[in-house]
Amino acid sequence: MENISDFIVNIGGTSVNLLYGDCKEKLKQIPDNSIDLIVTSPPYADQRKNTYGGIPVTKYVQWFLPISNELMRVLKPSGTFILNIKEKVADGERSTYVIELILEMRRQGWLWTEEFIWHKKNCYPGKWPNRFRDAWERLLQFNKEKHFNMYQEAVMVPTGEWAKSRLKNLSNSDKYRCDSKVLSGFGKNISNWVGREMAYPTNVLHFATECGNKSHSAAFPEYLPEWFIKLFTKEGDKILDPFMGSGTTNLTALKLKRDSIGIEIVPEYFQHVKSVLNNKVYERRINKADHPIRGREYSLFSSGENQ
Amino acid sequence: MENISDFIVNIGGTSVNLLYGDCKEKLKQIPDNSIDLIVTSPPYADQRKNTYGGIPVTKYVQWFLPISNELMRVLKPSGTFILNIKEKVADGERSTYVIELILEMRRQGWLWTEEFIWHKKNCYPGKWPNRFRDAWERLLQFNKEKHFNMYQEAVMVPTGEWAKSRLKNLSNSDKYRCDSKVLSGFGKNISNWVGREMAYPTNVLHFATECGNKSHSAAFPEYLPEWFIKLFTKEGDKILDPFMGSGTTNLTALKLKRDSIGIEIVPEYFQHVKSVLNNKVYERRINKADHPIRGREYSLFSSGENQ
DNA sequence: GTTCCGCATGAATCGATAG
DNA sequence: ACTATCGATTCATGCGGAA
Repeated sequence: MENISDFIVNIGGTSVNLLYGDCKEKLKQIPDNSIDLIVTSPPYADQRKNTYGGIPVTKYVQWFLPISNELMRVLKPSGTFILNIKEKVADGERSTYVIELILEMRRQGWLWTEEFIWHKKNCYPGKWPNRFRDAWERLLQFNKEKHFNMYQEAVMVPTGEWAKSRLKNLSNSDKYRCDSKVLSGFGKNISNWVGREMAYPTNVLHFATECGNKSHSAAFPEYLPEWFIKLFTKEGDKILDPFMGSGTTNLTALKLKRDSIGIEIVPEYFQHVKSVLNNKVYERRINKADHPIRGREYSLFSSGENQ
Repeated sequence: MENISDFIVNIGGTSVNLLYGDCKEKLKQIPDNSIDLIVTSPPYADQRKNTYGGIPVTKYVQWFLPISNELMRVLKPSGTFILNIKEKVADGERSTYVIELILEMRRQGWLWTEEFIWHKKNCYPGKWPNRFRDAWERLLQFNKEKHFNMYQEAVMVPTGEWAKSRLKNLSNSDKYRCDSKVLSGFGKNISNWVGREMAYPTNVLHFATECGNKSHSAAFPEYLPEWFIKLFTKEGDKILDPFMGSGTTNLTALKLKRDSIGIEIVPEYFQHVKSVLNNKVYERRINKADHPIRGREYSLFSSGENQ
């Protein structure tokens, strides 16, 4: 894969720009203060050794700090940086590199404004004598300024009362106690709930990981970037994922009509996202040329799809 | 309240020992390696100024470290320390004293073995322009040794499969998706589920806060210490809460037949717990002397109540 | 079209075994 | 002693195929 080159495509007025290489270097191509939202999930320490190098716990902070420094440069003052990360447990103890990273990033100038909890519905199974299954990850929010863009209405969820009554009607038994008043990230069929009472979510998100999905299983479920993209950007804004992976963030940005940049160092991942995007262009051309009447089938490009 | 003195009571073979004063001093009365479990929720920084003096954010770590040092001394090598703590948000940013405390306690010799997430079902309402409601708190687990006592079977919960099939049977619709398969800390009526398939919980706990409960609103719901007491101790073990407050930990320990020690510096809190305990003794005496047949009414002391 | 059952598959962790 | 690899453990999910 010696001749891989950067790639840009425009689909329905929305651009996706793929940069191939080490994000620490490639970030230099991005202008200052040009990004509205960074959503990323870097390789965790000692994970993904086969694809990424597998950054050891002891080197993680010093490996990440130059990258976060560049991220600060490219982010707009009104922008937000969402970092999905999780410390590993080794030898019976939690490693501390994540909380050390938070402290160092603060010294770097970042404001640590929030810590969302991603409560994973389907966490990895297993049994050990000294611990239970790990069912959550950190979603750290960093900002450059105290005032940043936030569109809370975009992620409202149906209120518990209505959901509760629906459950009661169906079950005619109150012994089963559904465990949430406000279900953060209620799911795909949000349109079903339109017109009902809505409430703001909390800082605990409740998504499943996508496992055994398609050919490639992204550890980063689509719901996750979608939620943050809706919350922190509007149409036409620019989103960056410096550890693109299978491109979930960028494809979600495209779906939601936000321009995006993705950086990836692993050639297989890079080429895969590129081919997915090329397929979309191809489908769109076929669609326009031969079957104009079938336009709606490709819901990705139909207006109003966001709702 | 000048003449408040320490207090010990034995109810049904279980002792509760209340120590009045600053826990940093009072802890010295407790022998080395004598405690099986410490569960506590210390005053958070800048909170409860009226009662505790309000430790400022900048002094919090240095205030807590001498206490945690004493706690390490009194804890058995097989014991566990559960610390319920929450950083405050000040001026739009999360304080870092909690994660700094974790790092310092590790230097002190503690093992940071786990971070449970307490997902509060009904968190404090409100709306802010730059953040959502805070619906979780940290429950940090520290240990002295890598091998510690843990009784996982005591906190098992019904499996998702069973809950799922039950829900499906009742609802004949799969559009409504309840958001958890294994509900950590499913609630009081755990006995309803006995005989079904059970699974081990995760490290995300899912309790409601007790709202509108008694005269005083304890921020610490009973479920929380109960879950950890069942998980980390057996009957007859000794439990310590160095910041007793309204005594939830100690009263729960009594209910579960674990000896306990509670330390409290605020006279009103101390006297309140003392009077609650005295009432229990009184009720028990009345019960035994005059109404032996009504014994079961005072379920706290009836054997088999734990189940 | 539904609903139900069976199956593979995970950002996992520990303990034992091998260099 | 210290690292590297491997097997055992475990359960929610979404898929395919069958009634």
